[in-house]
Amino acid sequence: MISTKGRYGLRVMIDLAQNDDGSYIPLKDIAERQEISKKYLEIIVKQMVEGGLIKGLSGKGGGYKLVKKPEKYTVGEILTLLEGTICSVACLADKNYDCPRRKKCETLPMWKEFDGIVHDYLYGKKLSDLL
Amino acid sequence: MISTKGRYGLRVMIDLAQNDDGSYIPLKDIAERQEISKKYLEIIVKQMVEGGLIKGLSGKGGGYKLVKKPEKYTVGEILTLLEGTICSVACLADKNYDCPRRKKCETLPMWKEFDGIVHDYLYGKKLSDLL
DNA sequence: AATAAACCTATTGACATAGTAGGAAATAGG
DNA sequence: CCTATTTCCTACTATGTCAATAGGTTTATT
Repeated sequence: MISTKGRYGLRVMIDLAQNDDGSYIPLKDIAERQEISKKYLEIIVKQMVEGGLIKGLSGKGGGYKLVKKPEKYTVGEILTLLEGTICSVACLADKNYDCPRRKKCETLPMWKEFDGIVHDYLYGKKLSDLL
Repeated sequence: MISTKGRYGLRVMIDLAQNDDGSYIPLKDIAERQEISKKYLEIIVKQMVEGGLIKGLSGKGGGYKLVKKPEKYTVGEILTLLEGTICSVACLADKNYDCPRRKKCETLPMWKEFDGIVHDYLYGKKLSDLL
């Protein structure tokens, strides 16, 4: 299940794209438009800056803006950054985890296929598709 | 993310299908074969009995068995019973929840489409496909 | 009667989620 | 330089879910 972090973060990205006029957009405005607690958004937005998704500018006239054009972002990359993983099953989430039942597990192939479908959808969807 | 409940439950169903000889299969055997704590499986299996997925028989010679043929079960119905919902997004999980931003939400159509893809896959997959 | 199984209630430790609180640092305009 | 505005940073917290564990009661077979 995608948590509020991922969902709110995606909405911030859309808001930034829709209100982009070249200048920085203050979080206060985004929080009001999106009806989300500004304080909570701070945490989310911080992660997005650290992940290189957006950039921030402090001080008066500051705010946030996208670093790429909306068509260059995929929903998948945004959600992955905020959720840690968008993997549907624990045994696939950690790449380094070596399940002892890996070879005889009857469900693993299905989970892999399912995971592939989920990834294909989310990485195929662009931010610009949501505007 | 599908939890152990759903994943273990699915493996119990597969185990029951694979070892079905008409008689009841004790949970002890399933737990050993699947390398899962029997005590934990009790909780999961109880839900599956209550949900009508399998039936149990107490006493010596007792155990559990499927109530339908493996091709009559879908992975989706098994996971939905154990996970409560397999919905990918909170705002769609509760059918009665009426989001105030429903009409203007830019992400809702995408989540609906995504949810549809997930459902189609999981309800299209049959227990017999995993044997 | 003995045995083996399901069935039932309760508890627990660890972690994640969804925030809140309060302030420090940076930047622009006057 | 001063003030207002904004990001940036650390910490805290309530609530709930997950993944079990524990110990006993009931039911059915041999």
